[in-house]
Parts: sequence; structure tokens; C-alpha cells
Amino acid sequence: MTNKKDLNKFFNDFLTKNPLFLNKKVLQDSYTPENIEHRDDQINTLAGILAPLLRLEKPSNVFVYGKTGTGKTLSVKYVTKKILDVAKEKNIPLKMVYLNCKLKRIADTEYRLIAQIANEFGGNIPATGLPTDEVYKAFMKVIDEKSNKLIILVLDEIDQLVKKAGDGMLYNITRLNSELKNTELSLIGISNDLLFMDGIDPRVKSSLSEEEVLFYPYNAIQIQDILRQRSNVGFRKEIIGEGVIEKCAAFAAREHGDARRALELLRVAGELAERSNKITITLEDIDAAEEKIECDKVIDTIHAQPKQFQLTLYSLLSISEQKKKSIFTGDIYSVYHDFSIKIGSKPLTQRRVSDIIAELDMMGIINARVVSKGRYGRTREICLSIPTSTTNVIKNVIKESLNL
DNA sequence: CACCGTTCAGTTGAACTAAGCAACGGAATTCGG
DNA sequence: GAATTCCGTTGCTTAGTTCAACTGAACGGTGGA
Repeated sequence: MTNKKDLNKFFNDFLTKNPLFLNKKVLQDSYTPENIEHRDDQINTLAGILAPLLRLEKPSNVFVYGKTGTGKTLSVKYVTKKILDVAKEKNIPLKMVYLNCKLKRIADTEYRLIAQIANEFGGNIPATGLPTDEVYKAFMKVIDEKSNKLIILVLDEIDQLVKKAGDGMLYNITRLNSELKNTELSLIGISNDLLFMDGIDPRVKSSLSEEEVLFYPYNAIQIQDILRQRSNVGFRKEIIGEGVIEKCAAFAAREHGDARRALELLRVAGELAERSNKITITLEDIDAAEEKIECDKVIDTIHAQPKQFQLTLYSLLSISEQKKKSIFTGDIYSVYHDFSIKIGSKPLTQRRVSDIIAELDMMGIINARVVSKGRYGRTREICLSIPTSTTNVIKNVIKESLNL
């Protein structure tokens, strides 16, 4: 495709040929399907808990557990949306706020969380500079003024927030209700961590999880159902090759039944097949998709991270190229230090780099384990948990974003 | 050989600091009469 | 003289630093069999 003619031909071909996708949205994870498979119990329970809202009564706070991709967020959004619809019809003053506490710089501290909610209601709270209790006051003022009688507050990945900010803030939030005059606030906490509630202040615990809903992982058969349902809408008929759905499901079931992953796998496989002008999706496309997703995921998270973070990862990747064996913190730090000086920025201390490595571990980019090597000290033993084929791509991405 | 104190290379927690930001209040400036 | 703008001060959050305590098993020495 070096000259115009070729490019014209390419675009024309692209338009004339039958697309594999009918409706790609269906396969994206922002999509909320009309019926959610294999989650009837949980949805009914949730609906039962929230139903009093329609009688202007405050429902119990709910705590939703389950691993990633088990449909927690989806089900909660589904139920709340339905209830909002009904409320709107009946003119019930109900409002829902959904916040993902994991999002950096949006809702990952107590201050930012409250500020964010207040801003959702039309408040105007700056990103920094105010004392936290001042923010609470401003928040309550905004909420009470807007005189929405009932509010559902959904806090997704609440475990991440508490890990960072401590459980004192949960207490503050649960106490909000008694401070609010015109408004009833009910909480839905969503957590990926099944053990999250252990080690939380018992007062908070009893107040936050008046009701609990547990989402079990899907098994392979259920994931297959979900994939079929969505692919019927998302793809043209007869596109999906033999065993493709099964393979996607198997991949996902291996990872604790993560349906989101299965769907993503299928979608990306479709995109890859389309790009290489195939008319069906084959098993190879799944493998390629698996790799691509892994790579993209890492690249996305990297882009959102600060410079020094990227540099740390870059150093890590550089080392791992040279020696396959496990890597230790000290190695990374010295390489990182050199790089940092070379590009003319002040290196972070080892303390911070140690934390960054822990973060990388959390993100699943690396696999780190604290080991004691006898009297040769104690360190993290690190190995990459991404395929070596993608490390080069990632290195280039970092290079680019750092102007190396 | 079994046992035990030493030792290393980080890990981890807590206190602290610098950079940004907003609000406050007083000083300086502007404005209309 | 009142209203408005400007500017320094204070107090906040947050990312990162400094300090220091803590860790846990291999090493190497000891003593007993």
C-alpha cells in the first residue's frame, strides 16, 4: 500500500466485503445485554434488596463479592438501571452514582472519592487544597440541596480504595447517612477480593454488609452460553469456526471463570480475522488474540503511569532480555538508576522503586515474590508474567513515550 | 551430623518534605460622585 | 468612601523521601555422637 491507488482499492475492498461483525458493541464490556445468563439468583436477590427504594424507603446496604469477570458490575448496573427506569416512570426522586475506585486520580483516595461524587451532583470541588472534612461538608450541602430523596452509591473495586486509604474512610461513608437531612444514601460495595471484609472494623462491617451477594465464577459451559448468546448478535452467522467458542471458554475458565476475558478474546480474534481478510474465525486467531490482549493491556496501563514508573519497567525488561533467570530488586534498581541519569531525570529512591515493583506485581505484569536468600539477604525474586514476544513491543512503546 | 547465632540485602511502616492548590484577609488600586 | 483586584499567608492533599526497625534462611562455627 505505497501509492494512492492501492489505498483507494484497499478502502473500497474494505467497504464492499462482508464484515464479520454485525454489531461489535455487543462484544465490548461496556455493553449491558438485555438478559444476563446464569445470574438470575444474584439479580433477583439484588432486586429484592433494592426494591424498597420504589416505596421511598432506604434499602439495606449491599456488599457484592466475586472474582473479576463474574458479572458483578454488569448485574449491579443492570438492576440499578431497571430500577431507575421504573423510578423515572413513577416520578420517584432516585439517583444513582457509579464510581470505580480503582481509577487513578479520580476516585482512589477518600478526598477524591467524595469530591467526585459531589461533582457528579453538580458541585464544584477542586482537585486539591481543601481539608477532607470541608469536602464532606461541601458534599452534603450539594446533596441536600439537590434534594434527591434517594441515592444509590455504587463503589466498584472498593477493596482497592480501602487498601490505599484505610478503613477509617469506610466508617465516614457509612456514617454519612445520619448526617444527611433530606437524603437517604444506600451503598453498594463491589469487591474482587473475597477476603476483603476480614480485618475491617466490625462496626463498618455490619453497617456496610447488611446484605451480601456472592458471585460464583462461571464454569466453562456457562461461559460458552454467554459467548453464544453474544456472538449470535455480534457476528454474522457461520463466521465462527469449529471449536472456537469452546476454546475461548476454556481459556477463560482456566482463569477463574472470567467471562469478560472470554468475550474480549472472541472480539479481538474477530478483529484480527477481519484485518487479515479471513471469512471465518479460527482457532489460530484465538491464540493471536490472547497474545494481543495481553500486550495491549500492558501498554494501556503503562501509558497511564508516570515517567519513573515506565523507566522502572523498561529497566526490568532490559535485564530480562539478558538473563532468563529470576531478577532481583537490586539489579533493577542499579539499571534503573543509570537509565534515569542518562535521560537526565532525578532517580527515585530505592524505597519508591520497591513500591513500584510491588505495583507491577499487582498489575500482573510481573510475578514477584519476597524471598530470603539466607545471609545473602532478602529481596524480591521477579520474573515476567508476560510472553517474551511482547516485551519488545512494550519496550518500544516506553521508548517512544519517554523520547529515548 | 544437628543445632544455633550471625549476617546480608532488601522489605516495610511511619514520619516527614516539597509541590500544588484554594480560601482567606488585608493592602493597593480603581471608580464614581 | 466603596468596590475590586492583587498578593501574601495559611492550611490542605499527595507523591515521594528519609529513617529505622524488621526479616528469614544460608553460612559457618560449635559441640555431641
